[in-house]
Amino acid sequence: MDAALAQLSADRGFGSLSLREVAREAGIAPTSFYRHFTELDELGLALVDEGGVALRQLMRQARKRIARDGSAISTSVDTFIEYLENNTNLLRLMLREKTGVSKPFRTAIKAEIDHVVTELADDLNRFAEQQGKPLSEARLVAEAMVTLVFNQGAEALDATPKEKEALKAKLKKELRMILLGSQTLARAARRK
Amino acid sequence: MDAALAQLSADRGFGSLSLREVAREAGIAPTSFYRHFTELDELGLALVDEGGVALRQLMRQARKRIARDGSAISTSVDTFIEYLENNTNLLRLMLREKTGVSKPFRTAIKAEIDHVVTELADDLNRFAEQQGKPLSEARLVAEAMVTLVFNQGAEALDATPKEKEALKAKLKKELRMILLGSQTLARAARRK
DNA sequence: TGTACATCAGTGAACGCGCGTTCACTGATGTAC
DNA sequence: TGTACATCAGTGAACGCGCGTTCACTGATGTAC
Repeated sequence: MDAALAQLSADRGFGSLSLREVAREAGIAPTSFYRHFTELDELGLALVDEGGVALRQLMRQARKRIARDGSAISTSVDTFIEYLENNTNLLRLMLREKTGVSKPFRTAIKAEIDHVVTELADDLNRFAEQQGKPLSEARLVAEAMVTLVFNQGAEALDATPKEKEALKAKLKKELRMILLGSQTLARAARRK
Repeated sequence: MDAALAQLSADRGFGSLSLREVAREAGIAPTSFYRHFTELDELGLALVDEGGVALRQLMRQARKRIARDGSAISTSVDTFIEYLENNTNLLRLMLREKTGVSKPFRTAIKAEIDHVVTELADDLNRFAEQQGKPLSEARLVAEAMVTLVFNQGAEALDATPKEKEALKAKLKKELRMILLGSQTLARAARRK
């Protein structure tokens, strides 16, 4: 699995890996591969699982930091980008194969992201209650936020530090707009 | 080019096409391929160009309909989904290769999308002026909107009609939130 | 209008290559009695 | 503690296959004079 991960890059997708390449990188004979997985895709799905674990860690980490520092949006974006840096290839795989060629991959990754959306929606509701600023359609808000963070975040994978800062600032503003829009909608609904 | 396009699907990306397959589908000998393109990627980039043309048509169409029917957000989303249905494989290629393995592809597609963002930002500014509802950071708003429409729109490619309606409704709500958030920000800035 | 030549899309044979997969085998480690 | 056996990761040789690319050639269409 490490060998496969090590070969992923901006120019190398999982789909272009061959069993023989992975075995070579891992330092085993091609035939030995079959001792561990029945096919290459099985290894790939195991990597997606690992990616899911990373995402859940990321959310826990973010929650902890928010409890300490406040500033939920800013902290979350910073944490996400930091995770991107430490798990580059794992998240690269997730981001790429989300729209990839293999149905099992797409399904598995969608499930992981869906889980993130659900957790985020819960968090948003909790914050909204704490602050007395109700939200309209929290789940939808969460979905939009996750879509933006994942897709624009993807660009941070190969960005310079300067570009990364610009990207973070942009993302934060976008998320604030969504949050504000949802709050405004909720207020308008309550008023009538 | 038609032969290549015809072979794309949810389970077939451009990367998995072989020159021989494309030639076979086109009804010519593999060697004849070289009469038209020096390599497969060159054909792919020609397809991306075609996709760009489709996007510009789409925007013109949407503008025309908005002038007639009003309701900019709703009309735009409907028009996008309609285009998705009529140019399925072309847009599939764009959506997939945007995060794909080949740098030239990514660059070319990003340029096309950037162009869409720029046009949308202009439109947003024009509308804002017409309605006397100023916007904060129109370009950023446009970027967020395009990201959402493209990425969530991608799911419409293989959705049932019912799912498509749900998707459109969701997208429209999300875009309204962003617009509302930006307007609220602009009002707040003006007030102080 | 005729002639000579250039251009151009298309062809089949042939090449070397990396691939996934099968097979029968090896030797180390773990387990039962 | 010793012995017999099972499990398990790893091996090299061999296979057939589809691939991209080269080559020299063909015949139709376009162009110059």
